[in-house]
Amino acid sequence: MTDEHIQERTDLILAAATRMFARKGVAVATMQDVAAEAGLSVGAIYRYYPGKEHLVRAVFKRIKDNTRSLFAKAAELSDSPADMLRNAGSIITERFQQSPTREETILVVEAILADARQSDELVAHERQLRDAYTFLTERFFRQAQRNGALDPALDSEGLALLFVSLMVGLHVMSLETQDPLELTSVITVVNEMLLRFAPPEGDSPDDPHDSALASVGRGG
Amino acid sequence: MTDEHIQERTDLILAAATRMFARKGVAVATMQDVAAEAGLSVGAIYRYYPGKEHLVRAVFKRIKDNTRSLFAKAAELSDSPADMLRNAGSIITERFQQSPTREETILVVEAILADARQSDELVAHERQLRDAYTFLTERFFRQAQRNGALDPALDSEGLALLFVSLMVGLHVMSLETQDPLELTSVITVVNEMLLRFAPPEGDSPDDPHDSALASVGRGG
Amino acid sequence: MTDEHIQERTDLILAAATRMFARKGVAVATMQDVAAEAGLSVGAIYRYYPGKEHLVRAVFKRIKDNTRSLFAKAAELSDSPADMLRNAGSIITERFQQSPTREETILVVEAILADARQSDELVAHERQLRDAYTFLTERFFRQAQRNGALDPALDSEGLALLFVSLMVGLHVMSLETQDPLELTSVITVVNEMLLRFAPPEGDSPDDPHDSALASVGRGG
Amino acid sequence: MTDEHIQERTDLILAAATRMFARKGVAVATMQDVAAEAGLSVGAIYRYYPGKEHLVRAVFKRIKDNTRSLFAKAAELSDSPADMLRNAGSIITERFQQSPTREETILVVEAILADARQSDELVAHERQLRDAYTFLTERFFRQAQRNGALDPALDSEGLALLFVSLMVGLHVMSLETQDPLELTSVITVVNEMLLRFAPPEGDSPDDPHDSALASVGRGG
DNA sequence: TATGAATGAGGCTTCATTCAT
DNA sequence: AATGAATGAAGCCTCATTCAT
Repeated sequence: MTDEHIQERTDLILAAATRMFARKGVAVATMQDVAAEAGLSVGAIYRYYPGKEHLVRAVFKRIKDNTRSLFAKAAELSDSPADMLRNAGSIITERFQQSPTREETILVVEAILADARQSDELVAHERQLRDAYTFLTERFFRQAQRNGALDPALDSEGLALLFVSLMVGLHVMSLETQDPLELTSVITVVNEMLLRFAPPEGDSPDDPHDSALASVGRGG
Repeated sequence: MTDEHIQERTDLILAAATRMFARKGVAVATMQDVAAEAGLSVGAIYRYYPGKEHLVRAVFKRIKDNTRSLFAKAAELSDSPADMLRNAGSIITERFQQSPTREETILVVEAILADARQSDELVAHERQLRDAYTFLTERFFRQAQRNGALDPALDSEGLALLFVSLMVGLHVMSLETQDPLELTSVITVVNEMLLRFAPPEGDSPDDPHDSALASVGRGG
Repeated sequence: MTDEHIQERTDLILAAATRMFARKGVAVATMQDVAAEAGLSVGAIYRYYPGKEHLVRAVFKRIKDNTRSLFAKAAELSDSPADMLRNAGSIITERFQQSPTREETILVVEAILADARQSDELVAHERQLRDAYTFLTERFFRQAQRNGALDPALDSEGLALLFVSLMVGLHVMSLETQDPLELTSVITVVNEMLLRFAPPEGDSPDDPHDSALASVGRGG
Repeated sequence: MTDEHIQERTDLILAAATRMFARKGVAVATMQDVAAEAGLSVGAIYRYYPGKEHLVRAVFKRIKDNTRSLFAKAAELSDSPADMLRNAGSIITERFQQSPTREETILVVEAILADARQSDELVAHERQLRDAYTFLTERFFRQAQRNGALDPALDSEGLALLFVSLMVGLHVMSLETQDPLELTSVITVVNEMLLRFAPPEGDSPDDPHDSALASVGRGG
């Protein structure tokens, strides 16, 4: 009973906390709120988490892990940057439509805010975004360059930043946008843009196009 | 003199509140914090704002107005989408480098969060982002299309969303990135991308480029 | 078997409670503490004691009984006030050296405190000290006077109070003093003092003065 | 206003806290209790003391200082050990009759208890008793030996311990005894005991024994 | 019998707000 | 107009007690 029960309770509480933190904000949501949302008493939560701070950290750790694994899956499934964008896009559009992940999206943005503030806050300061998004994206782009799916002359770091910024922007925008189609259309545009910068398959890259992207990272 | 004094005090308090809200978060920052930051007593603040809620609204209203006027200026100064991007980019890079605007950037994201939450919060729920960014961007793109600076076949709404998403993403990323050069390089890439989709000036559009962008808005 | 088991459990719990109450204080020690110390679960304790209050009363009752019987034994073994002091002294010095009784000493003082407070407290209000110490001491002194071991002119009540005060003081001091020799030396002094006030047994005490007090500090 | 007002509030709160801590015990008395006793709101107390712990320490610091100064005064006023005992005795008898000091007496015993416990407690662990009583007593006895008021052969340390034990015992007993006369009688006995151990002033004390102890119980 | 998870009242502490000076 | 001391509701957390297993 013990181990299984703990897992069960932990999941219940974590899910309730995620909902409440997303709904009201970490600072505003009370332990009472979380308890009520979980259908438990306040005291019960303290059996599993020694304090609000610990609960907050657990919630964000789970979100980071989830986000990371989602992006890892997107990278795995992708053969090319265009693929990657499409997969990441569909992840994002799915994320904000279903309940458990829409809340996570909100909290990802709250984590970014916490990182941006000087003052120590409950929400962990581990450069969550950077950690969860950029790392994987960079790695993927380097792979794509090795695979020949992307022009090796490109600065993978700069391109990754562009990508991540767009992903983050779409994430954030998704908080305001109720219509997933809008996002899909954006993704389509960028997708087509990317196709232009794929190395010409077969013929020589005398095409002037890639020169444009080759300048990525050379700075302003 | 009364009027002048009120303006002076209001500015002082609003600036202090912006700093504290950005530094600690709206929910965590106390009236005591704001008063101390402003060099006033708590009581003094209540002479100008009847409560924390009002102060918060005033802060966010000012941020929205500032953001809106900045983007309006960027649109005014721009002749083409590429120009617009460049101007908007330099605004963003400037924003997070100087003190009064870096705090505003943080609060813009906090406003987005507040919008994303169901629950009524202190921070106003007026679709701030949409209001401040998208509207102007769309208008600008429509103008660009009328001016011939942008292919009229493009879905200005979709392109605006792409733009705004990228802007927001860069904004948010700027909270985590200390190095402005990184952002500049991103902007350069996108800039060059955009150039490809400008209508051929003079010659016939046999160029395959615009076909890509023409598909923008046609959806996935 | 039931009866035997109950006795066994009761002893276990009472001993654990005594340790925890002494270590942390009655108000601060929790039922959880007591249960852990006893190697039982909280629920188990409630099978034998209907609440913390009852447990506290039981602990103090046992302490009073123990203290009373110890002093009774000291009185029984004693032939004279000097003897009585010596016996009581050795009891005290033993008490604070061994574990089960050192804790009792601490709780005797806590019981005195509870008595001294107006407010109703968990700890019983039965003038524990008076009951456990003074009564027996007075009785003993009266016996000593009847036996001719003590000057009948003395006010046995006043002398008993002196004695008990000294005993209590030594008790309390023993809580702060780790060195039992110190207490032994004190007892020696008082012992010699007392000898002076014993009725002259036939012969004259030629020069009793300095020899008595000179032994102070020379140890036992 | 500031300095005077702070002193006034501090005194008010400290007095109320002393009363409540004495009445209910430090652990049981609530900040609400203290506030109500002081005629203030809970929040007001936190303007002067950052937490219960600080308040407790302040209360005990004051008690230690008061106790120390009282005993210092007793030592100053005394010419001989007998004098010292008389003065200390009258201090004790006065202390438990009047309100502000009776509470202090209770808390002195609570401080001793806190010292006796292994676990860290709110009440300071500075060997209060030792610090406040023994030190001064020893010093006084050494002075008395230098002045010729006390036999220099005596171990001042041992005698001081005897004294302090008796003082503490009387203190503690005073918590249970409502009748100050009882204590006075005890003091008289010990006083006469002490006279016997003063260095013979010129002539021999022919039969000092019974006269001394006979006075026991005759009252002060 | 024993366990220990769950409950919830109550304590410490914070902070938005008020108001006498 | 400004101050900042005071208020008290509300949040986090603890722990005596209950009860299903």
